[in-house]
Amino acid sequence: MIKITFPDGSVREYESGVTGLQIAESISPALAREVLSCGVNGETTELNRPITEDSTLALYKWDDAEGKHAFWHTSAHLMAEAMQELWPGTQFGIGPAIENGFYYDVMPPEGVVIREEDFEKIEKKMQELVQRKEALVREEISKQDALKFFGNRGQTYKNELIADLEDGHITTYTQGAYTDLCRGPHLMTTAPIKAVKVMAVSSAYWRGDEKRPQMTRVYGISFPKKKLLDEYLTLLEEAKRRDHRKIGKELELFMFSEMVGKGLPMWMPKGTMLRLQLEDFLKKIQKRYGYQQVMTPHIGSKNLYVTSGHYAKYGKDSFQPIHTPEEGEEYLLKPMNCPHHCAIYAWKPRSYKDLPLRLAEFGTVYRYEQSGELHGLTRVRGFTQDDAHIFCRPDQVKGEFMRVMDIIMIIFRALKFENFEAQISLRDKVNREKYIGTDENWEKAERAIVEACEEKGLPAKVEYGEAAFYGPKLDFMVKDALGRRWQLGTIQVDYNLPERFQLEYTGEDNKKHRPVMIHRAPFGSMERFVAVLIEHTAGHFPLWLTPDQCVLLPISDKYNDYAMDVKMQLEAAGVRAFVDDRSEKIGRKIRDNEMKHIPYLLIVGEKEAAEGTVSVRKQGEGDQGSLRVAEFAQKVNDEVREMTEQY
RNA sequence: GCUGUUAUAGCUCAGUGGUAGAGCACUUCCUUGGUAAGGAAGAGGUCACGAGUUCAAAUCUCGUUAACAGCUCCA
Repeated sequence: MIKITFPDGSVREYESGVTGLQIAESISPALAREVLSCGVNGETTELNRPITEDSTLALYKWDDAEGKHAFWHTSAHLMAEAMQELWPGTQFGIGPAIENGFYYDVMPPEGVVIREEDFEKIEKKMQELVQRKEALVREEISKQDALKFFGNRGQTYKNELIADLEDGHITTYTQGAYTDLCRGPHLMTTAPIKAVKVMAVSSAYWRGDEKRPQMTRVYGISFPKKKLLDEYLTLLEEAKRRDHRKIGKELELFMFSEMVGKGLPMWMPKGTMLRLQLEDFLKKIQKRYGYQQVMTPHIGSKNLYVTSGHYAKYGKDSFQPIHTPEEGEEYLLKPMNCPHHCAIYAWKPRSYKDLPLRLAEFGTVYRYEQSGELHGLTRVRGFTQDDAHIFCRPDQVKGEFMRVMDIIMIIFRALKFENFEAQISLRDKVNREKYIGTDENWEKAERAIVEACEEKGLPAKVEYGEAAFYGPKLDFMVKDALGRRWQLGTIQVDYNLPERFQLEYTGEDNKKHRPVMIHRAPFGSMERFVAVLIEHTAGHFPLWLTPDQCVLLPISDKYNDYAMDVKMQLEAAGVRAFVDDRSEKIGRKIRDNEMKHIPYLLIVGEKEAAEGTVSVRKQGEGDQGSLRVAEFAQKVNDEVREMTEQY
């Protein structure tokens, strides 16, 4: 008999050799039907593997990440089996489960190109294969036999993978006529795979190396119930509706022009309004936290970046230097604001009493991103960072760090970004040669970040080896409508630039010391932040941010003058309004303006003009009755104040 | 940057080797003045750009540019 410990701590006894499935059956038939994989002593494995010693056991269902993983991994094999039948001679690379579904990298036989038209064919074949209820058979195999087996089948990519594996740890899984090199774990049979959808096809380098051949990557997703697939597809539709590129066009927030150049966004009047509101909000907070605003030019001499070290590291892959009529005179578009701020710091001798010195700038920078990387407002070639650099003593790092975290949390709270993730990036545990600065300083800074997060109660994931070469950092990520993760706020400690620019301050001891520099950007960049904000709110911005807080609709041309008059009164009271004076049916105007996500619609006609009122209709809430113009302005201002002043 | 897909009216998109299409938007007139689509007429396109094949190219081929998806990358 062996003892099995469950996640809740309870212990049961079973015969040695019992399987996860049998244990599930012993608990309840319903559980046995739903369970997909199990974790034995923390290792995820199949349900039909005999357990022969005292173990802990977790049973995973669809709702568990481990259960989904096994489900999708098996689905990947199923898709491979289908492709093998459809296109004999297909070579297979790797086929893992991913966050949403799975993919398989394949090399179709000569002359075959897998296209979108083939998706249905693959899905049909997969469904057909599922009907056979094939079991997945696990087999341990020697390296030599594995090489021979896959070699005979012309699977050169598989053999390349095997070559890197250690003999004695090689397993294959077979269902029907399809055998794959795989570590597992899998479902016991393909039968639970009730709904499949081939989502996309694209190309990917073999093993992610751009010098290796390009494979065809086929993406799919599968579910244990048809209904779940439908729900997932609906979710994707919804995500498409929220896409910031679509909403940005509809609401006339920003644009691109082929003539201006790719990756160079232009903010239109309404987008600019939105952005300025965000900037003002942050400026107010920064003022409270002791920041000083500065402004610096968009270019800097090449020498500035040679000094900072950026030229040597990134010069070749950046916008190239700007030349002047003067021989040998070169300037670079600034890829970041730090060197300029270092120059401000270095302008005069600094005392320890001056620190921390916090210099803030909404600085527009230009980076030559690879053309394939450009994406709406989230990845562009010219963007504005809500940048600031804090020059401080080493012992002030932790306190400054916590103050920056405060600012970031204020912003995320004000905009209701609740689903963010924080990541602490530290040095690689072993390889430390690439990092600049003394061990002592690094340790102090790394400890400061970890402690700051603990003290603020911020759950942060620690990643080793992700630190920049010049210092550790803390990043905040938010997901967009399609679940892609974007980095927004960032705080980075830097030992490199103070060194390179020979920055100094005079300490209490009357000796020269080197300050530490903290880079930070709570929004990250205005462009990316607005993009994520658009997707987060689906274009329904909070009242204080929205470009048009209200629209005035005259019910006929006769009242255009009154509408203009009201607009002026509102603007004077600090309420952003515009007049929609196209003479058309009022119902259509209302529909159009509601689709533009305008919080308040104000209807004016004979009655309103006589009384000096407006008929108020609130987005999503309907008729609010009539209010005097001053009352309405008051109401909007109160609402805005309530939303912003608490921060 | 690489691979693939796409590019037709302001927007969303049909279309085919033989004179360029729809819906919405726009303009004018009529109708109605009050909460999601009244009627009529009209304007609007070198079919991304450049070459080639052809009697004939928006359509086929190649190149360029841009967008989209994925990969690689991101100070």
